[in-house]
Amino acid sequence: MFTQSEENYLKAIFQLQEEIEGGISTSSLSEKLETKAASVTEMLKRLSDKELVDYQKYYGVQLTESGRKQALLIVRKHRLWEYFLVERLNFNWDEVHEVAEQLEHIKSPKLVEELDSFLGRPEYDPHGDPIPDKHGKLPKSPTKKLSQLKLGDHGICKGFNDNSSAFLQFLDKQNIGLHTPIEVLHIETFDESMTIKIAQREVLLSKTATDNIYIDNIATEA
Amino acid sequence: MFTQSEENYLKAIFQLQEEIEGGISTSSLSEKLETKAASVTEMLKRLSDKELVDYQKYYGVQLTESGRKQALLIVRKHRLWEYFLVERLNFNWDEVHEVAEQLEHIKSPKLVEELDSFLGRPEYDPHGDPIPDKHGKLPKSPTKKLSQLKLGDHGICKGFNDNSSAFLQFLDKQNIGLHTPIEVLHIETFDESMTIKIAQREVLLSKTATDNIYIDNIATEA
DNA sequence: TATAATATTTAGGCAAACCTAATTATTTAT
DNA sequence: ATAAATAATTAGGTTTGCCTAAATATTATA
Ligand SMILES: [Mn+2]
Ligand SMILES: [Mn+2]
Ligand SMILES: [Mn+2]
Ligand SMILES: [Mn+2]
Repeated sequence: MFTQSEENYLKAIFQLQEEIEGGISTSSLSEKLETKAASVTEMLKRLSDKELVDYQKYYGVQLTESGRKQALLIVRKHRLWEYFLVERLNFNWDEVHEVAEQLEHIKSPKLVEELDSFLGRPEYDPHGDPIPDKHGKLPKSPTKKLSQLKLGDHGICKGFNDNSSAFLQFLDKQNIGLHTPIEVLHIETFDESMTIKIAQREVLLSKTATDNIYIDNIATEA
Repeated sequence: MFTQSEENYLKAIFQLQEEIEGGISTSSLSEKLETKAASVTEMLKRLSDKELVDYQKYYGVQLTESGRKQALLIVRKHRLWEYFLVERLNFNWDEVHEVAEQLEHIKSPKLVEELDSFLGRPEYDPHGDPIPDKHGKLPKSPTKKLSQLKLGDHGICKGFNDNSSAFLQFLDKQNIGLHTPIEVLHIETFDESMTIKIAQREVLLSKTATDNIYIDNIATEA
């Protein structure tokens, strides 16, 4: 059994590994977990002793098979609870993260299994992020960003890179949500901002915004 | 905001105060929380500094108004989660305690309110224990023990003093549950054991058992 | 009432998880 | 290649929450 802190580190390492390949630096963990670098170094030594990570001083850290398995379980719990909060308890998608951050540490294999079954074994959380199954297998998720689409392309929003409350509330305001169909109406050349059609309305999005939106079911205009 | 450990102490003091009047002793807390007396003394000093308890060295401890309010919230969360686990997630009543022991520490006022509403604002948990409402008000619960009934009395099981897995499984085996109607068929004079009628079957219960079963809707035979 | 038994507190330690400041290793720039 | 800048680690502290052993207060008993 692991402490909450150990679990938070494992999850953070896992998430950084999804973005960056190679060893994860002390400073990136320090930033993600909002702790000082010295605290990270200390914890990495502990995780290394428990064989959850491969850690080489000065050269970063990577999950072992055992560490990855554990990280996937925490991600699974986090996302199942988020789904529960939104779909059953009337939470908005921008209010679930904090609470799921606590609930993900509840230890009870039966609880995870029964919750999953109660929810109908969902594949994606309220932010479109894939929920690992019992064996740690992740359903596939879209890799194309809105910023990569061409003029006239159609598609459907399937995920977001930034799950901050601020970004999610911005999306709410623009009527952009999971499964929202969109069409690229115009691309500004000098700053790559895009004009998008969403449910009859035209919306202007910055490159920063379009970089954080994942699109699937892409169809190019005939 | 309080630590998990502080919350566990507050709840333990609250529960001992329900049973015993007057100051709660260090040793009774030590036993209930399975920690050493020295650790209890230390924590009582901390809780006293935070004005959650009135503590007088050598003469026990009592909750302040603020401490009682906090304890009631933890009890509320514990019992709501137990209800959720049994009524929605197919847990048996003897498997919920451990998990609720963890879930009761999740901090989110919205979660408590929405969970309560989702569950239909239940008044009693799966063991018949009363669930405090939002304001800390407890619905009334039966005070008569089965051991206090007379020959020929009828009644309905409404709660249990011992929520241990062992006792609950014993009750399952005897087909005794919440809301089960019973009738006193015989009382043995020398050891106060009772023969009870439960759904056509006759069951013999020791004084230890009948002392741990609460009965309501008592009707004396005409 | 003095003494023995019991309960409680104090003293001193330890591990987890954080911190700041100082040191050392690595990387970048001249 | 050396020096400067940056990143990471080590050293030394702190708080929480637990422990054992020793000291002290309370309660029971003779
Ligand atoms: Mn967390
Ligand atoms: Mn999410
Ligand atoms: Mn608890
Ligand atoms: Mn209960």
